[in-house]
Amino acid sequence: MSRIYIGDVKNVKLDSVVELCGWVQYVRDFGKVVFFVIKDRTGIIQCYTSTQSEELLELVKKLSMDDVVRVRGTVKRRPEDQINPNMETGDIEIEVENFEVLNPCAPLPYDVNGEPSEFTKLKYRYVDIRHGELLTNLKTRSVASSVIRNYLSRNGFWEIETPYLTKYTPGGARNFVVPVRQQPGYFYALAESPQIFKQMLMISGIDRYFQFARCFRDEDLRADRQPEFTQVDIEASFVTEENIYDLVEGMMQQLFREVLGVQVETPFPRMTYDEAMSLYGSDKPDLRFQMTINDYTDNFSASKFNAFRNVIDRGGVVKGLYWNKPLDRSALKVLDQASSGSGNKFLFVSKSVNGLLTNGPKSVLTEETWLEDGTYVFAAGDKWDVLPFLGELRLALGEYLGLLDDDEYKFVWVTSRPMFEIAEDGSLQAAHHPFTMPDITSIDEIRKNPLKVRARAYDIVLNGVEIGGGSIRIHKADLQRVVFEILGLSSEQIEERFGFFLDALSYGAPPHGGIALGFDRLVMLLCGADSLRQVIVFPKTKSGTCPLTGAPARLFASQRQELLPIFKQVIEEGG
RNA sequence: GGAGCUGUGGUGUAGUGGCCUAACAUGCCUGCCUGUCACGCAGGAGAUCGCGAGUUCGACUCUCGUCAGCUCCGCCA
Repeated sequence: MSRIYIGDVKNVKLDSVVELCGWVQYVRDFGKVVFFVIKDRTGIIQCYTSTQSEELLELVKKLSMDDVVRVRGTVKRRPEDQINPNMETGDIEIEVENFEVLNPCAPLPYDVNGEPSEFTKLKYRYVDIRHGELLTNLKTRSVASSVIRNYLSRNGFWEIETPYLTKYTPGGARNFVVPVRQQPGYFYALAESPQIFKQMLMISGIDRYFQFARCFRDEDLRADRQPEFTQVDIEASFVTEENIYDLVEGMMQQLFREVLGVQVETPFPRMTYDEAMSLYGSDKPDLRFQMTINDYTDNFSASKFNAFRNVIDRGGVVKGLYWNKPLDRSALKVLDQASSGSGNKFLFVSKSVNGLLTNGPKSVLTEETWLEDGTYVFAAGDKWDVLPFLGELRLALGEYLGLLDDDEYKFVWVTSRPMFEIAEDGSLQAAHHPFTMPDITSIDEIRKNPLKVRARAYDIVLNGVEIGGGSIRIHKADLQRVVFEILGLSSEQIEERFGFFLDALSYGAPPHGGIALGFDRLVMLLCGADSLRQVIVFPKTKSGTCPLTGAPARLFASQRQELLPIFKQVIEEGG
C-alpha cells in the first residue's frame, strides 16, 4: 500500500486502510479523544485517535498546526449525528493506526485565519500558498498553460525559446541591464519582449512559433504590473489579421471552456480605435454594459448655460452619458469620487417628475427642454480630454449601477490605431511598436503624413482589460528603414541599433504577423483575482523587492572585485 | 518624479497631549475535558507603539524628516 491523495479518500471503500501525507490543520484535544484535520493540495480530512492506544494518544496531543505528517489509518463512516456538512469529506474520518511526524512546524508567523498585511504574506509566501486561494489560482494557471500549449501545438505551432540575455532596445520600456564580466563596459539587456527574435524565427522559415516568454521591464509597478511577467508570444508567416483573429478566438473558446466551463461566443466583435474612444472613452472598452458616450454639442450650442456654450464657441465639444432612470445624490457622490484628482469637471443632471437634481445651475438647466427623464452626466472641453474622462465616469457609473457582472466575459478586438503619436517633446513615437505594418499602399503616403497613417495592429480586450496585442509586421527593409527615419533615427543610429535586423529583412523575410497575450492578466481574469500578485507565484512588491528572499541585494566583496573593472569603464565613458 | 492612505506584543486591530504600568482577539506556554469541527474552560508569558529629530513640564498621541507597504498619476512602444 502506498500513499494516496486526501481528495481520493472519498473514492476508497469504507474500512480499508489508507496512507496519507500532509499538513496538520487543526488539533482538537478532548483529553481521551483527539481529532486532527490534515490537508494536502487535494483536500482535507479529519483523523481521530482515542484510548485504544494510549501511546498514540499522547503523541497526537503534541501535534500543532502545519506539522508535516504521514498518517496510516482506517476509513470510517462518522456517526450519523457527527456528520459535518460543511466539509467535503464530512461524512467520513480516519481512525489512526499509526502516524509519523515527518517534520514539526514552528508556530506560524501569522494568523492564517486572519488577514495579515500583504507584505507579511509575501515574506512567508509558502505559508500563504499552502493556506490560501493561491493554491487554486496556481492550479488554474497550470491548466491554462497546458490548454494553450495543446491548442497551439495542434495548430502546427512550434514552441521555441529565445534568449533573455540580449541587446538593449532603445525606445519603449526601460531595460534591466546585466554587466558582462568578460567585456568591461558592455552589458546585456534582459529582453523586454521576444519581438526581434520572433521575427527572426519567421525569417528562418519556422512559419509558426509560440513561446511562454518571460518579459522584463524596469518601470514603476502597479497592481497589474510586475517587473517580470509572462507573455504567450505567437507569430506566424503568410498570415493576415483574419488568421490571427481566428486563431486567438479559438484559443479563448477552448480556454474558457476547459478552465471555467464557459461557452464564449465567436467571432468576437471588432471596433476601430476611433470608435472605441468616441463611444466608450477608452482604447480598452468594457462591453459588459452598453452605456455609450453621446454627443450633446448641438443641444448646448445655443444654451443659456454659459460654461458649456463658451466651450463650444471656442471649438470644444459637449459629450455625455445617459441612464434612463433618475439617480440620487449617492450616484453624484460616486462620480465626484471618480473624477477627483483628474482636473476635469462634470455636470450631473437627474430629471424626474419631481424636477431636477443637479450639481449645476438648476434654473438655467430647467430651460433645457430637450432633456428627458433619467440621468445625464455631461463634460465639455477638448474632445481628447472629454472622452477619456467620460470613459472613467462610465466605468464608475457602471459599477455603481451594478452593471459589471463578474461571470460575464465580453471580448472585443480594437483595431486601426494610429501608427504614430506625438510624444511630450513633440517628436513622433510608435503607437504600437516600430515593426508594425502601416496600412498604406505606397511608402510616399507614410512619408507625407505619418500622423494620418493607421497601423495594422490589434488589441484583444476582455471586460475592459487589455489581454493582448499584436500586429502584421513590416517585412521589407526599405519600409522598415523609413519608419525608423520618421521616428527620428539617423542612418548611423539605424545601422548601429537595427543594422542586423534590416539585413535579416533583406535576406528572404516572409510576410508575417502575430500577437502577444498577457498570460498573467489572462489568468487573473480566469481566477477572478484583482491583482497580479494573486496569480504569480513569487511576486515582487511595488518597489521591486522580494520580501521572501530579500532581493535585490548588495554585492559580496568578491563580486565587487570582479565587477569593478566594468563600472570603472562605465565611469570613464562619462555621462 | 508627484499625490494619498497605512505603520502599536508573533499576527490582526483598539486607543489618547497626562487616564498607558498600553487594551481586545488570535497565536504561544501550563493544566482540565471521550465526538469536536476555527471545540470549550482556567491560568501564564509576550510591545523601548517603524526609525530620527523637534515642539512641550510631559509625545504612542502634535510637527518635520526618513524608511517600508499599498492605491493612483507620470511612466510601462
